[in-house]
Amino acid sequence: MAVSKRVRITDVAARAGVGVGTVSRVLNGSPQVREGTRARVLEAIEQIRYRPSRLAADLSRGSPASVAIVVPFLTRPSVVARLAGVIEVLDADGYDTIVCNVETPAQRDRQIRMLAAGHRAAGVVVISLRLSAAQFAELADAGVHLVLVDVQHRGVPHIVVDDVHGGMLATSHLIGLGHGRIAFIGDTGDAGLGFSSTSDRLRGYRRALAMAGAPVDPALVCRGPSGAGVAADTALRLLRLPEPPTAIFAASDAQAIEVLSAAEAAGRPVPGELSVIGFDDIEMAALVGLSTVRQPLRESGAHGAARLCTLLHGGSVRPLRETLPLEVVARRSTSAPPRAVAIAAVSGVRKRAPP
Amino acid sequence: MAVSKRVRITDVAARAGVGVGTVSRVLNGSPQVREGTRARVLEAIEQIRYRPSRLAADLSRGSPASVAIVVPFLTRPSVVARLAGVIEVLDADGYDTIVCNVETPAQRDRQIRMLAAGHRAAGVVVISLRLSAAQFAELADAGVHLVLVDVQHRGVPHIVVDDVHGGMLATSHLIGLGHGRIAFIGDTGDAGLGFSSTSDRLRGYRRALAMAGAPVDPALVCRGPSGAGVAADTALRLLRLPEPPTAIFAASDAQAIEVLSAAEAAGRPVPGELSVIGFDDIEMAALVGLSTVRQPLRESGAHGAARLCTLLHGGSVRPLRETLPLEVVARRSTSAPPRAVAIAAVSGVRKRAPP
DNA sequence: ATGAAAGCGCTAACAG
DNA sequence: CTGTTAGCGCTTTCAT
Repeated sequence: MAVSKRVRITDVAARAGVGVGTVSRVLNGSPQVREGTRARVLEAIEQIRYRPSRLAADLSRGSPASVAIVVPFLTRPSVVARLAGVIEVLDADGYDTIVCNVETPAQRDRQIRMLAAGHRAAGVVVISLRLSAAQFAELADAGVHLVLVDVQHRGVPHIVVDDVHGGMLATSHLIGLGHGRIAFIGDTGDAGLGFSSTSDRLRGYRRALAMAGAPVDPALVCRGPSGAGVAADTALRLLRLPEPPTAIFAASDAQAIEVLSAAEAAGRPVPGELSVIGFDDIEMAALVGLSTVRQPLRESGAHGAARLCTLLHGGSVRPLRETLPLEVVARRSTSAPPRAVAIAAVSGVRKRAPP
Repeated sequence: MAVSKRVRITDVAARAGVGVGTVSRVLNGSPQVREGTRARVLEAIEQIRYRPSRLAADLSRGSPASVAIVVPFLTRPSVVARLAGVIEVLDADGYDTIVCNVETPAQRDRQIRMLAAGHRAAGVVVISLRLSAAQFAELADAGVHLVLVDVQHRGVPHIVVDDVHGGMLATSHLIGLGHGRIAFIGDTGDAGLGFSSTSDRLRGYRRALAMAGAPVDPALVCRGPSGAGVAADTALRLLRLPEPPTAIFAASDAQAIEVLSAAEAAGRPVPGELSVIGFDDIEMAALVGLSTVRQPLRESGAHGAARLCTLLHGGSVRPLRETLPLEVVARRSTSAPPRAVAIAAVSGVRKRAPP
């Protein structure tokens, strides 16, 4: 038996003895259909097992009922969390979510170009990716609505957090615990995609230290590539310093967890001898008891999607910028520094390692 | 200035002085177009900035150039890895990927029904989700191609690993290291979605123990709900036993990492006093030095997608089942057991804790 | 090689 | 309230 031909709306109309217009109305829940007629149509639909073609409906309406979401490095926990938030609200609103993964500038450009070509997605939410003015223009005159998450651009709705403030929060938490030698470990910003959160968090770190009247030891500020294992190596190096840090602020939970692992491998109990704080609060952070600066990951995606829906429904969103709150979540990886060191740090003694 | 009206293929035809048919041909790379004509068309396209409508093309062709991928618990690292693999090859082949997240049986059913309704996706890849016979039928006569990843069903192409064998691999690794008291920690299978890998891995654990002539201590086999923190609690409880295990095989890396964390919190050095092995080899495993049974996550998705593409292109895939290889990756979390215990275990001495 | 015309299946404007 | 009709923008025979 061959694949049965697709049942069309005209078939339903015929079966129910009405016009296609009426069928279309009941399909779209129009209130102006007599109850009896509606019932007849519904019955016909049921009988001949009719399933409307999303494709045809979209073309007819002139706009697809799907939105694209462009994300960098899909597998990163923080990115997935945002993605999940986006999908959840879009799905609830009846939109299909097309996900576009991007790992290089070239890929990003290709995706944006395709989306701007039009009639693929009614809107797009871009996560953590910086676009060029040309790309914004391209998207705009292609008529696709846009919302940014974790990046900003004037004139475009965006959801962000204050990374500088977050950096201060993390550092202050450590300072408040009594730490004097606090290191920073972060990546350098990825492959042409120009992420800036690490720099901002570092800025917050410096600012918090400055406000506390503590000097920033350049030797304790480490930024390296974003590959796997580099944060751990950096931590190990730091731990071998003549006067090692008593606490480390890692720019992301992923890196913080590497630090945790490195500390264990080096036999430095956490938080006994070393306190560690991360940033993001990915699921794994709770599982390993990592203290961190929590940012509403899933929510950022959900809010972004919600705003896009508003736009898609013809509404407008103001103000353009929405800033989500940050908070430090103290778990098992941070505590007061070892007593001796704490005193030494406070009294300013032992500027250099003893001979 | 209003949004400029969409440039259609007829506009290009007019501008180039040819028929729409010809334009369509150059658009689709048909060889039967004179070089000169093609150039003229291309130029016209460029000049009036024409962008073909994917929507219209799809409707005309009768099938959407997108495929849906249905995943359970999107945020789980192992799932994302597979997803990334799927997206990568689908994207390379020109398909849009619609991702559908599912966390309850009801959601799963709804998604499948929508996809079967048709004209949304030309094919679907289902990950780790068990479908009913009715659903398979529904999908089949809706004409959507289907490929399964990490689940199987007769008559449908699927990519799997041998979880029982994997369980044996993990357990044997521990046995080979000299461990006698090996515990198993796993979840009970999730909320009606009926995952079975944990049960299979447990079966492998029992089998390996049996083959080694070692008894299975029921007190060391722990299965609980899949919430966060339960694996850690279980590990803590195990560690407090009068005769605690010297090694733990966790059914997944996520749970293994919880165990690692619990061990550290309990002051039991790993692998000094406790060896831990997981399953999956998610990215985080390498970062924390977790020994594990590696399964090709990303590849499973990639292969599944590749097979779907073959199907979509009119090809056929045989055999239906593709089994991916498993291998244990020994890292820092496993080693020989503490000497005393190893001897005690082997000699059968010390059945109970000393008074 | 290329133009003309007939759909793809549905929505929406327009009469009744 | 409901039937009719004209597209939505492209692919694809079928002639030429």
